[in-house]
Amino acid sequence: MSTADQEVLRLWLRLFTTTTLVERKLDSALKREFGSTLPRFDLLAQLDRAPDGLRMGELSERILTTGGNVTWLVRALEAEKLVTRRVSPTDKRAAIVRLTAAGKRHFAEMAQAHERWIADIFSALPSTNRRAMHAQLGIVKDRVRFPVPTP
Amino acid sequence: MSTADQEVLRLWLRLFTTTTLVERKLDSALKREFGSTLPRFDLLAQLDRAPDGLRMGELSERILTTGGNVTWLVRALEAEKLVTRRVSPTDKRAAIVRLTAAGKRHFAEMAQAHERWIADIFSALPSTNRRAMHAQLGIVKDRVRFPVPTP
DNA sequence: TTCAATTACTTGATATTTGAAGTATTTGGT
DNA sequence: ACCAAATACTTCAAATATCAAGTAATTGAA
Repeated sequence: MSTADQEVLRLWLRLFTTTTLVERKLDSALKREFGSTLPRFDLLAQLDRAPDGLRMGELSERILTTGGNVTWLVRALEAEKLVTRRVSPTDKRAAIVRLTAAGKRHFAEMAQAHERWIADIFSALPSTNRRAMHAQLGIVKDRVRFPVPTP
Repeated sequence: MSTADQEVLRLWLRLFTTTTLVERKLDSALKREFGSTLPRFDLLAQLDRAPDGLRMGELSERILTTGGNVTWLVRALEAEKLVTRRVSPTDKRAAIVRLTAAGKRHFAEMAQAHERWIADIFSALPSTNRRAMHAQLGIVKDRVRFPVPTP
Protein backbone atom coordinates (compact mmCIF):
# COMPACT_ATOMS: atom_id res chain seq x y z
CA MET A 1 0.00 0.00 0.00
CA SER A 2 1.52 3.28 -1.14
CA THR A 3 1.86 6.41 0.97
CA ALA A 4 -0.79 8.12 -1.13
CA ASP A 5 -3.17 5.26 -0.40
CA GLN A 6 -2.53 5.60 3.32
CA GLU A 7 -3.24 9.25 2.96
CA VAL A 8 -6.61 8.90 1.26
CA LEU A 9 -7.67 6.24 3.74
CA ARG A 10 -6.86 8.57 6.61
CA LEU A 11 -8.74 11.36 4.89
CA TRP A 12 -11.81 9.19 4.47
CA LEU A 13 -11.61 8.01 8.05
CA ARG A 14 -11.49 11.56 9.29
CA LEU A 15 -14.31 12.64 7.01
CA PHE A 16 -16.42 9.80 8.28
CA THR A 17 -15.60 10.37 11.94
CA THR A 18 -16.11 14.10 11.82
CA THR A 19 -19.43 13.85 10.03
CA THR A 20 -20.65 11.13 12.37
CA LEU A 21 -19.72 13.19 15.42
CA VAL A 22 -21.55 16.24 14.10
CA GLU A 23 -24.55 14.09 13.21
CA ARG A 24 -24.73 12.59 16.67
CA LYS A 25 -24.39 15.96 18.28
CA LEU A 26 -27.19 17.46 16.21
CA ASP A 27 -29.38 14.43 16.66
CA SER A 28 -29.03 14.35 20.42
CA ALA A 29 -29.53 18.11 20.68
CA LEU A 30 -32.71 17.87 18.58
CA LYS A 31 -33.92 15.06 20.81
CA ARG A 32 -33.11 16.89 23.99
CA GLU A 33 -34.49 20.29 23.02
CA PHE A 34 -37.34 19.43 20.67
CA GLY A 35 -38.07 15.72 20.97
CA SER A 36 -37.16 15.31 17.32
CA THR A 37 -34.34 13.68 15.35
CA LEU A 38 -31.98 14.59 12.53
CA PRO A 39 -33.76 12.53 9.85
CA ARG A 40 -37.06 14.19 10.75
CA PHE A 41 -35.44 17.60 10.71
CA ASP A 42 -33.88 16.93 7.33
CA LEU A 43 -37.18 15.87 5.87
CA LEU A 44 -38.96 18.93 7.24
CA ALA A 45 -36.16 21.13 5.91
CA GLN A 46 -36.76 19.85 2.39
CA LEU A 47 -40.46 20.56 2.68
CA ASP A 48 -39.85 24.00 4.10
CA ARG A 49 -38.02 24.93 0.92
CA ALA A 50 -40.79 23.56 -1.27
CA PRO A 51 -43.97 25.59 -0.78
CA ASP A 52 -45.83 23.41 -3.28
CA GLY A 53 -44.86 20.24 -1.47
CA LEU A 54 -42.80 17.31 -2.66
CA ARG A 55 -43.59 13.83 -3.86
CA MET A 56 -42.43 10.87 -1.81
CA GLY A 57 -39.85 10.01 -4.43
CA GLU A 58 -38.42 13.51 -4.45
CA LEU A 59 -38.10 13.41 -0.68
CA SER A 60 -36.39 10.07 -0.84
CA GLU A 61 -33.81 11.36 -3.34
CA ARG A 62 -33.14 14.51 -1.42
CA ILE A 63 -32.66 13.04 2.00
CA LEU A 64 -30.70 10.10 0.59
CA THR A 65 -32.81 7.36 2.00
CA THR A 66 -34.98 4.54 0.72
CA GLY A 67 -38.60 4.82 -0.31
CA GLY A 68 -39.73 2.54 2.47
CA ASN A 69 -38.06 4.77 5.00
CA VAL A 70 -39.71 7.89 3.61
CA THR A 71 -43.10 6.19 3.86
CA TRP A 72 -42.33 5.41 7.48
CA LEU A 73 -41.04 8.90 8.33
CA VAL A 74 -43.91 10.69 6.64
CA ARG A 75 -46.41 8.52 8.42
CA ALA A 76 -44.85 9.43 11.76
CA LEU A 77 -44.77 13.15 10.96
CA GLU A 78 -48.33 12.96 9.71
CA ALA A 79 -49.40 11.43 13.01
CA GLU A 80 -47.78 14.40 14.73
CA LYS A 81 -49.75 16.76 12.48
CA LEU A 82 -46.56 18.29 11.08
CA VAL A 83 -47.16 17.28 7.47
CA THR A 84 -50.08 16.33 5.27
CA ARG A 85 -50.16 13.97 2.38
CA ARG A 86 -52.52 14.06 -0.57
CA VAL A 87 -52.82 12.28 -3.87
CA SER A 88 -51.45 14.23 -6.79
CA PRO A 89 -54.24 15.49 -9.04
CA THR A 90 -52.19 14.75 -12.15
CA ASP A 91 -50.87 11.33 -11.17
CA LYS A 92 -52.89 9.13 -8.89
CA ARG A 93 -49.88 7.00 -8.02
CA ALA A 94 -48.06 9.93 -6.49
CA ALA A 95 -48.47 11.43 -3.04
CA ILE A 96 -47.65 15.05 -2.38
CA VAL A 97 -46.38 15.91 1.06
CA ARG A 98 -46.58 19.40 2.56
CA LEU A 99 -45.85 21.12 5.82
CA THR A 100 -48.84 22.08 7.94
CA ALA A 101 -48.88 25.47 9.64
CA ALA A 102 -47.85 23.73 12.85
CA GLY A 103 -45.11 21.95 10.92
CA LYS A 104 -43.79 25.27 9.62
CA ARG A 105 -43.71 26.74 13.09
CA HIS A 106 -42.09 23.68 14.58
CA PHE A 107 -39.46 23.60 11.87
CA ALA A 108 -38.71 27.31 12.17
CA GLU A 109 -38.05 26.90 15.86
CA MET A 110 -35.74 23.97 15.33
CA ALA A 111 -34.00 25.60 12.38
CA GLN A 112 -33.00 28.54 14.47
CA ALA A 113 -31.33 26.37 17.08
CA HIS A 114 -29.87 24.10 14.42
CA GLU A 115 -28.29 27.07 12.75
CA ARG A 116 -26.67 28.18 15.99
CA TRP A 117 -25.23 24.72 16.61
CA ILE A 118 -23.81 24.53 13.11
CA ALA A 119 -22.42 28.03 13.22
CA ASP A 120 -20.80 27.28 16.54
CA ILE A 121 -19.06 24.21 15.17
CA PHE A 122 -17.99 25.43 11.76
CA SER A 123 -17.08 28.95 12.68
CA ALA A 124 -13.91 27.34 14.01
CA LEU A 125 -12.82 27.42 10.36
CA PRO A 126 -11.76 30.64 8.65
CA SER A 127 -14.14 31.64 5.88
CA THR A 128 -11.54 31.05 3.18
CA ASN A 129 -11.04 27.48 4.32
CA ARG A 130 -14.76 26.88 4.48
CA ARG A 131 -15.11 27.84 0.86
CA ALA A 132 -12.17 25.68 -0.12
CA MET A 133 -13.58 22.70 1.72
CA HIS A 134 -16.98 23.20 0.14
CA ALA A 135 -15.40 23.14 -3.31
CA GLN A 136 -13.29 20.09 -2.59
CA LEU A 137 -16.21 18.16 -1.20
CA GLY A 138 -18.04 19.03 -4.39
CA ILE A 139 -15.38 17.27 -6.39
CA VAL A 140 -15.62 14.17 -4.24
CA LYS A 141 -19.40 14.18 -4.38
CA ASP A 142 -19.43 14.34 -8.15
CA ARG A 143 -16.91 11.58 -8.32
CA VAL A 144 -19.20 9.31 -6.32
CA ARG A 145 -22.33 10.30 -8.17
CA PHE A 146 -20.82 10.04 -11.61
CA PRO A 147 -18.09 7.42 -11.41
CA VAL A 148 -15.59 7.30 -14.23
CA PRO A 149 -16.06 4.15 -16.27
CA THR A 150 -13.46 1.54 -15.38
CA PRO A 151 -10.88 1.44 -18.15
CA MET B 1 -29.72 34.80 8.97
CA SER B 2 -26.38 36.24 7.90
CA THR B 3 -24.48 35.30 4.78
CA ALA B 4 -21.85 33.56 6.88
CA ASP B 5 -24.59 31.45 8.47
CA GLN B 6 -25.90 30.46 5.07
CA GLU B 7 -22.38 29.52 4.14
CA VAL B 8 -21.76 27.22 7.09
CA LEU B 9 -25.13 25.57 6.62
CA ARG B 10 -24.29 24.83 3.03
CA LEU B 11 -20.91 23.48 4.05
CA TRP B 12 -22.48 21.16 6.58
CA LEU B 13 -25.08 20.01 4.09
CA ARG B 14 -22.40 19.17 1.58
CA LEU B 15 -20.27 17.44 4.17
CA PHE B 16 -23.22 15.34 5.19
CA THR B 17 -24.30 14.53 1.65
CA THR B 18 -20.85 13.63 0.44
CA THR B 19 -20.11 11.39 3.40
CA THR B 20 -23.46 9.68 3.13
CA LEU B 21 -22.95 9.01 -0.56
CA VAL B 22 -19.51 7.52 0.03
CA GLU B 23 -20.86 5.45 2.91
CA ARG B 24 -23.66 4.05 0.81
CA LYS B 25 -21.31 3.26 -2.01
CA LEU B 26 -18.89 1.41 0.25
CA ASP B 27 -21.66 -0.40 2.06
CA SER B 28 -23.32 -1.63 -1.09
CA ALA B 29 -20.00 -2.65 -2.62
CA LEU B 30 -19.09 -4.60 0.52
CA LYS B 31 -22.48 -6.30 0.40
CA ARG B 32 -22.21 -7.11 -3.26
CA GLU B 33 -18.63 -8.35 -3.28
CA PHE B 34 -18.23 -9.83 0.18
CA GLY B 35 -21.65 -10.20 1.77
CA SER B 36 -20.56 -7.81 4.51
CA THR B 37 -21.42 -4.26 5.55
CA LEU B 38 -19.61 -1.06 6.44
CA PRO B 39 -20.23 -1.30 10.21
CA ARG B 40 -18.83 -4.84 10.22
CA PHE B 41 -15.86 -3.75 8.17
CA ASP B 42 -15.17 -0.85 10.50
CA LEU B 43 -15.25 -3.09 13.52
CA LEU B 44 -12.91 -5.61 11.92
CA ALA B 45 -10.60 -2.78 10.87
CA GLN B 46 -10.23 -1.69 14.49
CA LEU B 47 -9.41 -5.22 15.55
CA ASP B 48 -6.94 -5.65 12.72
CA ARG B 49 -4.91 -2.77 14.11
CA ALA B 50 -5.01 -4.19 17.62
CA PRO B 51 -3.11 -7.48 17.74
CA ASP B 52 -3.89 -7.86 21.44
CA GLY B 53 -7.58 -7.39 20.89
CA LEU B 54 -9.90 -4.71 22.18
CA ARG B 55 -12.46 -4.54 24.91
CA MET B 56 -16.10 -4.03 24.03
CA GLY B 57 -16.00 -0.51 25.41
CA GLU B 58 -12.96 0.40 23.34
CA LEU B 59 -14.67 -0.89 20.21
CA SER B 60 -17.76 1.08 21.00
CA GLU B 61 -15.76 4.31 21.37
CA ARG B 62 -13.77 3.76 18.22
CA ILE B 63 -16.58 2.92 15.89
CA LEU B 64 -18.81 5.58 17.40
CA THR B 65 -21.72 3.41 18.28
CA THR B 66 -23.54 2.31 21.42
CA GLY B 67 -22.51 -0.54 23.67
CA GLY B 68 -25.65 -2.49 22.88
CA ASN B 69 -24.88 -2.29 19.22
CA VAL B 70 -21.34 -3.54 19.71
CA THR B 71 -22.66 -6.50 21.66
CA TRP B 72 -24.95 -7.25 18.75
CA LEU B 73 -22.27 -6.82 16.08
CA VAL B 74 -19.69 -8.90 17.92
CA ARG B 75 -22.19 -11.67 18.46
CA ALA B 76 -22.92 -11.76 14.72
CA LEU B 77 -19.21 -11.75 13.79
CA GLU B 78 -18.56 -14.41 16.39
CA ALA B 79 -21.23 -16.60 14.83
CA GLU B 80 -19.40 -16.20 11.53
CA LYS B 81 -16.15 -17.28 13.23
CA LEU B 82 -14.44 -14.00 12.34
CA VAL B 83 -13.81 -12.91 15.92
CA THR B 84 -13.48 -14.50 19.33
CA ARG B 85 -14.38 -13.08 22.67
CA ARG B 86 -12.84 -14.00 26.00
CA VAL B 87 -13.02 -12.69 29.51
CA SER B 88 -10.14 -10.43 30.46
CA PRO B 89 -7.80 -12.12 32.94
CA THR B 90 -7.33 -8.89 34.84
CA ASP B 91 -10.95 -7.74 34.93
CA LYS B 92 -13.69 -10.30 34.89
CA ARG B 93 -16.28 -7.74 33.82
CA ALA B 94 -14.45 -7.04 30.59
CA ALA B 95 -14.56 -9.02 27.35
CA ILE B 96 -11.63 -8.95 24.97
CA VAL B 97 -12.42 -9.36 21.31
CA ARG B 98 -9.86 -10.54 18.75
CA LEU B 99 -9.76 -11.45 15.10
CA THR B 100 -9.51 -15.15 14.28
CA ALA B 101 -7.17 -16.29 11.54
CA ALA B 102 -10.17 -16.52 9.24
CA GLY B 103 -11.20 -13.05 10.34
CA LYS B 104 -7.77 -11.69 9.46
CA ARG B 105 -7.90 -13.27 6.02
CA HIS B 106 -11.44 -12.07 5.39
CA PHE B 107 -10.58 -8.55 6.48
CA ALA B 108 -7.40 -8.44 4.40
CA GLU B 109 -9.38 -9.35 1.30
CA MET B 110 -11.99 -6.70 1.94
CA ALA B 111 -9.42 -4.09 2.91
CA GLN B 112 -7.71 -4.44 -0.42
CA ALA B 113 -10.90 -3.76 -2.35
CA HIS B 114 -11.93 -1.06 0.10
CA GLU B 115 -8.66 0.70 -0.44
CA ARG B 116 -9.14 0.67 -4.20
CA TRP B 117 -12.63 2.14 -3.89
CA ILE B 118 -11.43 4.89 -1.60
CA ALA B 119 -8.41 5.68 -3.73
CA ASP B 120 -10.61 5.85 -6.78
CA ILE B 121 -12.92 8.37 -5.16
CA PHE B 122 -10.46 10.59 -3.38
CA SER B 123 -7.72 10.61 -5.94
CA ALA B 124 -9.95 13.11 -7.71
CA LEU B 125 -8.43 15.59 -5.25
CA PRO B 126 -4.88 16.86 -5.63
CA SER B 127 -2.62 15.71 -2.81
CA THR B 128 -2.20 19.25 -1.49
CA ASN B 129 -5.93 19.68 -1.14
CA ARG B 130 -6.28 16.32 0.55
CA ARG B 131 -3.86 17.37 3.22
CA ALA B 132 -5.60 20.70 3.66
CA MET B 133 -8.97 19.03 3.99
CA HIS B 134 -7.62 16.55 6.49
CA ALA B 135 -6.32 19.39 8.64
CA GLN B 136 -9.53 21.38 8.43
CA LEU B 137 -11.66 18.40 9.33
CA GLY B 138 -9.39 17.95 12.32
CA ILE B 139 -10.32 21.40 13.52
CA VAL B 140 -14.02 20.67 13.16
CA LYS B 141 -13.68 17.32 14.87
CA ASP B 142 -11.93 18.83 17.87
CA ARG B 143 -14.54 21.52 18.08
CA VAL B 144 -17.27 18.91 18.37
CA ARG B 145 -15.38 16.71 20.77
CA PHE B 146 -14.24 19.53 23.01
CA PRO B 147 -16.87 22.24 22.78
CA VAL B 148 -15.92 25.67 24.00
CA PRO B 149 -17.85 26.55 27.14
CA THR B 150 -20.74 28.89 26.36
CA PRO B 151 -19.76 32.41 27.44
C1' DT C 1 -12.47 -4.99 55.97
C1' DT C 2 -16.79 -3.34 54.13
C1' DC C 3 -20.03 -1.38 51.31
C1' DA C 4 -21.72 2.41 48.34
C1' DA C 5 -20.41 4.16 44.04
C1' DT C 6 -18.55 3.22 39.66
C1' DT C 7 -17.48 0.56 35.69
C1' DA C 8 -18.15 -3.01 31.89
C1' DC C 9 -21.07 -5.20 29.72
C1' DT C 10 -25.68 -7.53 28.39
C1' DT C 11 -30.54 -7.59 27.84
C1' DG C 12 -35.01 -6.40 26.14
C1' DA C 13 -38.07 -3.18 24.34
C1' DT C 14 -38.34 0.10 20.60
C1' DA C 15 -37.00 2.83 16.84
C1' DT C 16 -35.11 3.20 12.43
C1' DT C 17 -33.44 1.60 7.99
C1' DT C 18 -32.98 -1.38 4.28
C1' DG C 19 -34.28 -4.42 0.41
C1' DA C 20 -37.35 -7.21 -1.94
C1' DA C 21 -41.85 -8.10 -3.32
C1' DG C 22 -46.48 -6.43 -4.15
C1' DT C 23 -50.24 -2.99 -5.86
C1' DA C 24 -51.96 0.61 -8.56
C1' DT C 25 -51.30 3.83 -12.24
C1' DT C 26 -49.25 5.74 -16.21
C1' DT C 27 -46.70 5.54 -20.55
C1' DG C 28 -45.23 4.25 -25.07
C1' DG C 29 -45.32 1.60 -28.88
C1' DT C 30 -48.29 -0.86 -31.92
C1' DA D 1 -57.65 1.51 -28.26
C1' DC D 2 -54.54 -2.12 -26.23
C1' DC D 3 -51.10 -4.08 -23.43
C1' DA D 4 -46.28 -4.75 -21.86
C1' DA D 5 -42.99 -2.07 -19.54
C1' DA D 6 -41.98 1.49 -16.51
C1' DT D 7 -43.06 4.32 -12.53
C1' DA D 8 -44.67 5.67 -7.70
C1' DC D 9 -45.51 4.11 -3.84
C1' DT D 10 -46.52 0.74 0.16
C1' DT D 11 -45.84 -3.33 2.73
C1' DC D 12 -43.39 -6.72 5.24
C1' DA D 13 -39.56 -9.09 7.08
C1' DA D 14 -35.03 -8.77 8.46
C1' DA D 15 -30.98 -6.04 9.78
C1' DT D 16 -29.21 -2.49 12.53
C1' DA D 17 -29.23 1.00 16.16
C1' DT D 18 -30.69 3.31 20.33
C1' DC D 19 -31.96 3.73 25.13
C1' DA D 20 -32.95 2.37 29.71
C1' DA D 21 -32.65 -1.03 33.01
C1' DG D 22 -30.32 -4.98 34.86
C1' DT D 23 -26.16 -7.95 36.39
C1' DA D 24 -21.64 -8.75 37.83
C1' DA D 25 -17.14 -7.13 39.12
C1' DT D 26 -14.07 -3.59 40.74
C1' DT D 27 -12.77 0.52 43.27
C1' DG D 28 -12.09 3.54 46.91
C1' DA D 29 -12.98 5.71 51.00
C1' DA D 30 -14.39 5.10 55.85
